[in-house]
Amino acid sequence: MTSESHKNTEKKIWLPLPDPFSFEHCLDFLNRNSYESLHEVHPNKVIKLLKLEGQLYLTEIACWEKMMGLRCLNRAWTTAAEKAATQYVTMLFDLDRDLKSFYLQMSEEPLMGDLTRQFRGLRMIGFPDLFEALCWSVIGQQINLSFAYRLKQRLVTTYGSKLFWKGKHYYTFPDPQTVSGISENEFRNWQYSASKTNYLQNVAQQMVTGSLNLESLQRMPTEAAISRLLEIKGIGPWSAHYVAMKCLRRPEAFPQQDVGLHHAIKLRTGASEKPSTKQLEKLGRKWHPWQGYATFYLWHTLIVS
DNA sequence: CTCCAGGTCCATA
DNA sequence: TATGGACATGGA
Repeated sequence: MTSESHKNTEKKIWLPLPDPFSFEHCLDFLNRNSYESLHEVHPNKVIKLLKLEGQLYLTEIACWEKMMGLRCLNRAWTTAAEKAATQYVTMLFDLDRDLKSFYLQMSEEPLMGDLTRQFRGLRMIGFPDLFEALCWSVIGQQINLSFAYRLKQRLVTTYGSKLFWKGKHYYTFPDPQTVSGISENEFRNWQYSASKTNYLQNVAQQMVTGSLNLESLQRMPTEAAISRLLEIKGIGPWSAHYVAMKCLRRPEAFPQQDVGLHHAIKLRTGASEKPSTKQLEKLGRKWHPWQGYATFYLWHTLIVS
């Protein structure tokens, strides 16, 4: 019996990898900031706490040849959890995407051609959880990324679900119900601005009531989904496109206002100024329908070099 | 010290 | 419809 349960705990979930796929490039992206509180990156694997079917699964994600393997460290997979975990990592690593037409379209593009070769197999790392995506877009507004990660860290380590494993705590992003109960004072003590506090409470509230949910957004065409997101106080054009890119996984979403994108373009072109709105619009038209993927690849240049 | 970070809202004209 | 200021904090 003990050997049987041990065997269950060791059972791996196997997923076929798309071609091309580079786990290494994906790990580089996941490892971009040392204040990240929602996963831990190792040389050949990433460890992440998942809440599936109401239970915590500390999951080790690794790749062999053409397969991705998921091992749960603290319990045995149930059938339902196995399915949910598969969906989760499929979204996280954008495994369903066929990148052939992206690479074909960009291969001769001055700004992108080299990147499609240098980062070949890099997938857009997504947010399977809509609430997390919205919160992160609000937190990231206007402030530098290191500070944004620290703001997130306080929220996550205080209110996320947690699991202690081999001397360390692992966390999930808190759910909307929990965040909607956090007082304004507490946010302020954590150095959240008054507006970020309001926006987060508002987003949490709308998720709790169900007026905002991933399923209905996923059913909408990209333009309609972005319009719906823009109705939310605190979600402007940048955030709406960011969420459409990283959570709804629309490759044509384009956070044109993103200063990181501007910086990356400036560095690559050697220009003395950041690109103008007109230049960005022109690039957007040229990259269509892969603006989001192009943006993601350009972001990647900022962490690798 | 000043300027700017993976922006957005609100007041004012 | 367009533009300017406020926002919290930290790094360059």
